[in-house]
Amino acid sequence: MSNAEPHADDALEAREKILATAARLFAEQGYENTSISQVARAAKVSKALIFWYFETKEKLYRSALRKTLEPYFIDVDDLDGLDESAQITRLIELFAEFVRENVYSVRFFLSLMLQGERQPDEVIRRVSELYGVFRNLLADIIESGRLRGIFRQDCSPKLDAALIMAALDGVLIQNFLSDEFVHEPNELLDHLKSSLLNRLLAASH
Amino acid sequence: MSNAEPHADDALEAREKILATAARLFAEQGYENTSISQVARAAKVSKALIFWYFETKEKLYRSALRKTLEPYFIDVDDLDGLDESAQITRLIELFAEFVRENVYSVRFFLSLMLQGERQPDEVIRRVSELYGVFRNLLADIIESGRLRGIFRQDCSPKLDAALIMAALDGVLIQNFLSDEFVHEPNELLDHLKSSLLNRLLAASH
DNA sequence: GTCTATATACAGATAGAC
DNA sequence: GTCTATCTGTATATAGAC
Repeated sequence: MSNAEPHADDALEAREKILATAARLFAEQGYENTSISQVARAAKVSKALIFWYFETKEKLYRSALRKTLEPYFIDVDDLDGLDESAQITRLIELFAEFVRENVYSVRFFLSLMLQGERQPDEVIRRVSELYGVFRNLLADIIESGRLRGIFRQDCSPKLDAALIMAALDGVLIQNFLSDEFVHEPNELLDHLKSSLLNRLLAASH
Repeated sequence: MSNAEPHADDALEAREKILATAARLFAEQGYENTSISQVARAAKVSKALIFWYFETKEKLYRSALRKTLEPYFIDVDDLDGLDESAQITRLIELFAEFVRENVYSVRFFLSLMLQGERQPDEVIRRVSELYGVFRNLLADIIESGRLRGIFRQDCSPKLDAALIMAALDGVLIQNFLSDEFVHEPNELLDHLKSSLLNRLLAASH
């Protein structure tokens, strides 16, 4: 009876399995469209067990969101040794890559934040924070490039960073939407990189 | 009995009142979070009457979406007499204005399209179509400006139009999100206009 | 056309055996 | 810890009176 099966999913404790299943279903279908019964069926446990571990649907939801956020971070170490304009290119690529690797949950959090009006949620704060870090990093790089004379003197680090982020958002969101929006996903992203970078570089002499 | 009251809401036929109420509630709360009972209460009719007119909740929903889309169009006549760069500025302003005037429903449709996977809905198609018209108009203007030597010869009308749209989306979406994202809503929009226009204008001599 | 009353289904949540 | 059985509320939808 006390044999632990090292096989695939069975090796997960029931609690973990519930959590993983719930995270997936909530992200795919939203809170209202996902019932405890459905989670129970998919995780192959009884409804009662879910309530045993998580007490209410709301608490299960929060725990699942927290789990989903775990892989959310930016690894920014590999910017060393690059000049400012290469750093910006790299950051844009990192961002795009991150979104590509987390399509489902990013899409989910985005629609969460759009509905808004909700809880001043820890989750929302966490995502905002990450976004802010990214934008500030970008602004710092632009400022540094401006001081070193690589970028035009009349650029505005904070605004330019915000604009790049906005354009990036726009491009990536288009990939989420109906296919009719997308011309060539990567073509537009490349255009964004070169176009906005050139704008910064354009010498004023 | 056949007296028609010309007063405010009472003048609306029950059917219209149900439709208007439902459109508002669906847009504010989403489909799952809006019950027929709630619509009935808000529209001051009985649940049964709603089923009398619309048969199912699903059909009520579709009718309500169609009604919400009615004011969705762009009035593009006032571009006459402007040169290409002024036309672009004007178009950007029109787009921003449109979004500002339809915050609730735009936000709603956006989160609808994000959840995706749904019906290959007429609604989605309609919105995509409008968006496409806008982008193509922008591309045509850029092309025309390029031919007339106002814009740089090496610009790419379709890509530049797509980039402007993406940036515009990004900026406007930030206004939907948690306040922490917003620096100065209009400041960023202005920066977008001047920055991307300058990029097109930048002479190559 | 509009209502009240009711049928039916399924949601979240609990009790209690094992 | 995990289950079956059950409670309770509320949702969509229908029947039938007026």
